Amino acid sequence: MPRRRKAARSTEILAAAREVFTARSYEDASISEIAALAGCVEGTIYTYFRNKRELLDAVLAAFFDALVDDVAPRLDAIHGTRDRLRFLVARHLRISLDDPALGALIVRESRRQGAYFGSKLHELNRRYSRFLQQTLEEGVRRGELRADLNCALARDLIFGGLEHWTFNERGRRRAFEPAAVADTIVGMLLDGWAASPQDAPLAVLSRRVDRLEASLRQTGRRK
Amino acid sequence: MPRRRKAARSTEILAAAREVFTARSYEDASISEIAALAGCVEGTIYTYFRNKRELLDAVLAAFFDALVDDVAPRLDAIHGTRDRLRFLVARHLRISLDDPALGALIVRESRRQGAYFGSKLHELNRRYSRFLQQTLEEGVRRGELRADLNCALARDLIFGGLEHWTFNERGRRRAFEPAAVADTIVGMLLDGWAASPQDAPLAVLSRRVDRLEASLRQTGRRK
DNA sequence: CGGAGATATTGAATTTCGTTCATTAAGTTG
DNA sequence: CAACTTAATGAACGAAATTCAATATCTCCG
Repeated sequence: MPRRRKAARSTEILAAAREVFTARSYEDASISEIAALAGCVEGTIYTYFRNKRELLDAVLAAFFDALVDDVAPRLDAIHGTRDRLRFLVARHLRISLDDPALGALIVRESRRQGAYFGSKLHELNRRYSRFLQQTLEEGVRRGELRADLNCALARDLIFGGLEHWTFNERGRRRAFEPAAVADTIVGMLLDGWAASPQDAPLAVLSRRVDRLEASLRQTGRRK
Repeated sequence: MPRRRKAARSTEILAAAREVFTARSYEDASISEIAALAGCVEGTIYTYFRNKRELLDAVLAAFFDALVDDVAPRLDAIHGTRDRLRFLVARHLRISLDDPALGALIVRESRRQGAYFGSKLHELNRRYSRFLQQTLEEGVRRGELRADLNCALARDLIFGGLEHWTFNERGRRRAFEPAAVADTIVGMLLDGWAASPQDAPLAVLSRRVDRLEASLRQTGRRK
């Protein structure tokens, strides 16, 4: 009943929607609950957002907007491909530490709408992921990364990998240190997983120890 | 009205559900449409599946079941870490070529339910992803992969990366050759993205050429 | 063969929820 | 202080998920 500036009401609805969408799945989140939390009735919401889906998209868009604004200046201040990658990976990981429920929401709902490609959400996502892709391209130009690196593919591997890992980690209910994990991951990606030639003897030895230990355990159990 | 063996009816409903869930989003897929396609009424479906969500889960579970059965014997026949990885990556990529709509459905809906962890779907997913993790662990034991490789992390990076890339590729409406892409990706992961020392001079030179070309383009335009 | 019990199927009723819209109330302007 | 603009309302609508008492069909045993 009280009438405010449109922007204020819109912000309230958005905040309430974020609250409800992070607490429940999209299907279980109801417009009436959002309305109650925002202090208005269902009808009011529809004067600000076309429908439930668009309301969710607005919540996600607000998040990506803020993320882009946060990352841009900090990335500028970092030089060197490895350090930039470390920053971007750590920052991405921090999303799901800062607000786990929101992180989960993004994974669940970000790419669900039929017309994702070309949507506003897609555009925001592109702007964000461009940070990573440009860092990679610059790395190639500077000669720090292999000249034949497919940067778009590399970017997808990183974002997808982080998303998947974070999702599983949430399931395991483990805490982690973004900077440390980022170090590990960037190290893995830049240096590769194959054993380097000089490591081989060490690996072979370690493998022999593994086997000895395993057969010792076997013997112990048998007794 | 006609009464059949329970298993037969269940299969029909499952087939109809798969059809509808791949064609429309979860919200837009209606039980009545599934019932019509399966040749029964809504009520019948509820004697086989507790609710809409469980019906979807059954569709996904059937897919993962078949996938695991398909992969297990073929993987056994391959030896060597690199070749096994190539096979697993190519096979995973083929999912979204064999049936793009089903591939999209899996990405959209696989991990959406609130109680995903511990669910039957989660267990099936684990069984499937174990192929990859065990391949990695064996690679470490054999000394083909770095002894300090975090295999669970590596597994997540691969699956997540593939999912993300496939999703974007679908958006770009491009075709691809699973074996070729798998080669590229496994090469990237095993050998790393950093320029190798002997490549450095080449990369630096190539970078100088890039810049020359860029400034040439600039000059051309100015004229 | 026939009927009793078991079970699959039905479809109408219920409920819940997203969405619409005519109406009301509150600001704004001249 | 009217006339106008626009925010807000809440009852009504429609569509879709889910339930359930009734019905149809099968199976098995006397």
